[in-house]
Amino acid sequence: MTKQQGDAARRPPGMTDVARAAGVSAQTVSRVLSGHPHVREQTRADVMAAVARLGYRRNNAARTLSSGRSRAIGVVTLRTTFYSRAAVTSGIESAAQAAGYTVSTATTSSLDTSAIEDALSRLTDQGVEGIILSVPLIHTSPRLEQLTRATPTLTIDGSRTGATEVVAVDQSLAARLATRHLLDLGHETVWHLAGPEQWLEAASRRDGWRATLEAAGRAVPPPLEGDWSPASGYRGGLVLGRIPDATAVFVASDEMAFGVVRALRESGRRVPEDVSVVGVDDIELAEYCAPPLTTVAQPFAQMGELAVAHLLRYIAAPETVPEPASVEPRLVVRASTAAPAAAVTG
Amino acid sequence: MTKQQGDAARRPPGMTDVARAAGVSAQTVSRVLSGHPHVREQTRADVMAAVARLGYRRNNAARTLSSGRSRAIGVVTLRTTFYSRAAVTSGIESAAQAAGYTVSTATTSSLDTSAIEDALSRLTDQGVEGIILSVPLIHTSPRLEQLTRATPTLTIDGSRTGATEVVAVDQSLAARLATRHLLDLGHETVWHLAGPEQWLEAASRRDGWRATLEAAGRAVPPPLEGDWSPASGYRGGLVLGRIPDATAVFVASDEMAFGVVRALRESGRRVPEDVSVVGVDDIELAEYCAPPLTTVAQPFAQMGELAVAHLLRYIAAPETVPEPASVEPRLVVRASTAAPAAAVTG
DNA sequence: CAACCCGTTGGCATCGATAACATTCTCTGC
DNA sequence: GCAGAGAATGTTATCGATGCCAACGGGTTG
Repeated sequence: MTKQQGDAARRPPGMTDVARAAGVSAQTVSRVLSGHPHVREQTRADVMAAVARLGYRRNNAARTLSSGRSRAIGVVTLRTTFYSRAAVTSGIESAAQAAGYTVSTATTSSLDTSAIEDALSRLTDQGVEGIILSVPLIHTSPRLEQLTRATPTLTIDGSRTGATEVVAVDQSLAARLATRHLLDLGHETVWHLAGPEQWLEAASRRDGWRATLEAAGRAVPPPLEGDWSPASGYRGGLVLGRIPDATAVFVASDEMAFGVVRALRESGRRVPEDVSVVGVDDIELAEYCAPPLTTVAQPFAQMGELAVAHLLRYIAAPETVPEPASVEPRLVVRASTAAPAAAVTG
Repeated sequence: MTKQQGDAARRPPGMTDVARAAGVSAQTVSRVLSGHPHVREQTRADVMAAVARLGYRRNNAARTLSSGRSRAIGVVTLRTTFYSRAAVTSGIESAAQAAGYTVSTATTSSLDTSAIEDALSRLTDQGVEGIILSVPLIHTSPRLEQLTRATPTLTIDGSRTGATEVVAVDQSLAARLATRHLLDLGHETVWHLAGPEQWLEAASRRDGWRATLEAAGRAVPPPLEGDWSPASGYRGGLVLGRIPDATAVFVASDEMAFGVVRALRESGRRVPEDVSVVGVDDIELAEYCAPPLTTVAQPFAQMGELAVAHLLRYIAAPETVPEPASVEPRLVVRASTAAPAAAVTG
């Protein structure tokens, strides 16, 4: 910054300008603006008037520097267009905003630990007060540990990484709900199209599915694996279409389920008459699949809000390790599931 | 900040600490860190070593305050889970990141001018260098004009608001592509399920559709209106299902198109044999609709990148009003469209 | 009547870095 | 061997707001 005094026109007014205009000290202006109690009503009014007249706005950088608080939180996410990401993010944004915090985003396009570390470090360098890691991390690393030590960080649906994992949907329950539903309908067993192994959610769902089958004493078919895309669901569906025994499938995401359904029909198997399909997420389109998709709804927005609430508490008391919280998924039964053709109903 | 000298342990190292450790002045440290040319190789190495040893990170707030540059841009979006929003945002984020900029998000849940103004002002208060307004604004306002005067702002797909609208998909072309495709297949005319009127995109598509029909000398059926949700598409589809003449529909979004398709089928009309349907967006699931949806793809990510490129140029030269750019949509033909049953083909 | 309390307000140092300016050093070329 | 260009580095003022402390004035209290 230069001491450009000649052409003073273009510099936005500072607190001193306001102070001068209101006939008080800069300190008082600061008090008024931060709602400090001990300020005479008249003074406050004068200051506010001056503020309005000059169109003054507090300089955030200066505030942050001086007070040591940035009033900003950061979010690390994967750069995808998944419904879940959008929904969680929107929950985070609305909660943060309501709490007077600003949200900065750092995205990564890969799941590499180093890529995630970079994103994290971009945020800490920016001086955010806390970070929500909304990435399906599995591995931790020294650098990551170090970064999360410096800034309160919590993880949504990743595994414990030293960054305390705090908010998560009980994925195992989600899988259980889906699998049980199919078994209850009378299916002998349930096949599974899982998500990519590196994703903790995918792993939890797979485990929950397997556990449910085992608990019921059913055979556990080998799980197939997709990459969350509808295309991968389609490929999985083509395989399932060749397996006559497969009358029920639990698909790890709605998007893949769309692909599965299409593949099954192209393979000459009707849904739900020949094969029942359950997805996970309850994306808006699930109800408009043909047939409407039975699925397990996840309270994404709520997760985002919960994460922010936890994070703010964590920021306020960094020594307190936040308690993990988990939100419950909910089964939504639609038309893609039914009793198997040959089953004895009731 | 207090002069807490007793327990110096917990304060992160500053530039002075690094300078001392490296045996140079703070200024030199600054030069090294910002890649200034005139620094001896040895000195640079010493500084870097000290930086590494102390685990030093530059304080962003101080940097911003002192240099007057925040290296951050802001994005205003609607708090939705639409695919388009996610896709545009992800384009913005990746481009901004590549350019060394940070992204701050301010979302609004309503289209009120005042809600948008608030979001905008949250960003300017934060000191971002530029703003991308990715909101379907139609009206402008004095406050908005003022805010956009202070910070370089450009609009994606909103209407001109004083904030120069710069990057947009040629929606009218999108509509023309879809409508022409249906006419070319031999349909007598094309019906239209539009988006909400306040959305500029919706209006442009409607206009493009109408213009195409008029240019071809066809009757222009009254347009129906939805709210982008699949549910509203479903409602529109139920109406269309009752109209025997309706053999072709241009739906303003893929999500609504899913609803339309389902409603049509429930009304006993086959797609595409009885009714052809075209959507817009080319969401990932479009290919897995039953039948796969013909649609007009929009280059969302590219829009985001283009917007950032324009914005950065605008920031660099604020007096230059950025030239509007528009990106082209592309027709993707799938199975939801076909020649009308009775039509004489070829 | 002094000691004291409390609501208000101003003075001053400070946060951590950068810009402009000053200074020292190091080579050239004549 | 010395002037002078230009590289390398240090000094100082500032960016805009906040925190701590002191000061002021009127009302209590012992």
